[in-house]
Amino acid sequence: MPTSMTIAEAALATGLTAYTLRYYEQIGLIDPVPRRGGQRVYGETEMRFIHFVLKLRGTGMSMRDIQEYVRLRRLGETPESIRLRGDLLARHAAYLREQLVDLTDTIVRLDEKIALYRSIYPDESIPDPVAPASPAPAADTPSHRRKHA
Amino acid sequence: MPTSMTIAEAALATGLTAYTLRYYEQIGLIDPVPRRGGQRVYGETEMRFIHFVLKLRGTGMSMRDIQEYVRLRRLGETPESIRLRGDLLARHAAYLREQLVDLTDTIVRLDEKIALYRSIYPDESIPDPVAPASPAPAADTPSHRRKHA
DNA sequence: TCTTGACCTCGAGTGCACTCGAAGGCGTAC
DNA sequence: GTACGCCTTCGAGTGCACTCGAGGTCAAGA
Repeated sequence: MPTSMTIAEAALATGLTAYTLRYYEQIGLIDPVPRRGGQRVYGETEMRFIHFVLKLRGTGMSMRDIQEYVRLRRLGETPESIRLRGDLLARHAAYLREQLVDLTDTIVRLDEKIALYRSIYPDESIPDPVAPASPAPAADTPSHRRKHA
Repeated sequence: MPTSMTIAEAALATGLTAYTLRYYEQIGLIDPVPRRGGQRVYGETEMRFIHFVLKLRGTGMSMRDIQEYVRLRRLGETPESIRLRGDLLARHAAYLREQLVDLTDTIVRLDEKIALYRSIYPDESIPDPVAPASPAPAADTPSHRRKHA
């Protein structure tokens, strides 16, 4: 893991594509990445921030709000910027606490339904999250989505 | 809250639009709703199921998987259908347990960052989730999204 | 020097999840 | 009976978040 990556390496490290990394930079979801000879160089600082942004996005913060957060960060450590960034994150944290409740409730309901199904035909079923030691991970574990309510 | 609703009432009750309710029916995200005189009548059964579907969608299950779940349900209580439904829900529940961990971690990191910001300029800030008794809820609490990672 | 490969920008294309408008049907109120 | 309001279907339009291709640049290796 070099401390300084090309866009292809950064893509690999984030799970995004190079296309998407450029796109995120273009729309201001991440800051402009420093160049050397015209090419983007992703350092530790950049990678750390990208991962943070992905954590925000992955937990349902809107692109709009992330853009705003990045914009505020670029303004530097002024009282205004700091305060607004805090507010943005605080609102997201509040949203996540709601999500937490909703998720927990949903898990309970699902488990009930699953138990009901299993009680009707208690045959073999999905092998439960016990690693089946299969070398081929090509199964179709179902897709999930990124957006929240 | 009548036990039998028009599409407009159902929309109100779910927070969706009538457009979206028809769209969901069209793409098989919900079963065809019984009609009377050509018009959809939403009974308790329908409403309960729609709310369940919204819970799945709201916690990040893909439209594709929900469609599959609904399709299986229409097949009736055959062993195959029951088993597959159980698997689908079990996989979603497993996904939610992962989400739970991710969310919790994100909340911790956000709280740290927020505390840092507050420590720099500990002025007034967002009034924390204490209802401000304002009669105008027209403020711009920031948007959140539905998709998960 | 010349080739190769990974990178660059720009603009256009894609798929999804809605969102809406047009044209028409049905049932109650006057 | 006709006006009204809410419903119907169908097809087209919208906005977002990518996704890709074309044409060009740059540095390293044969």
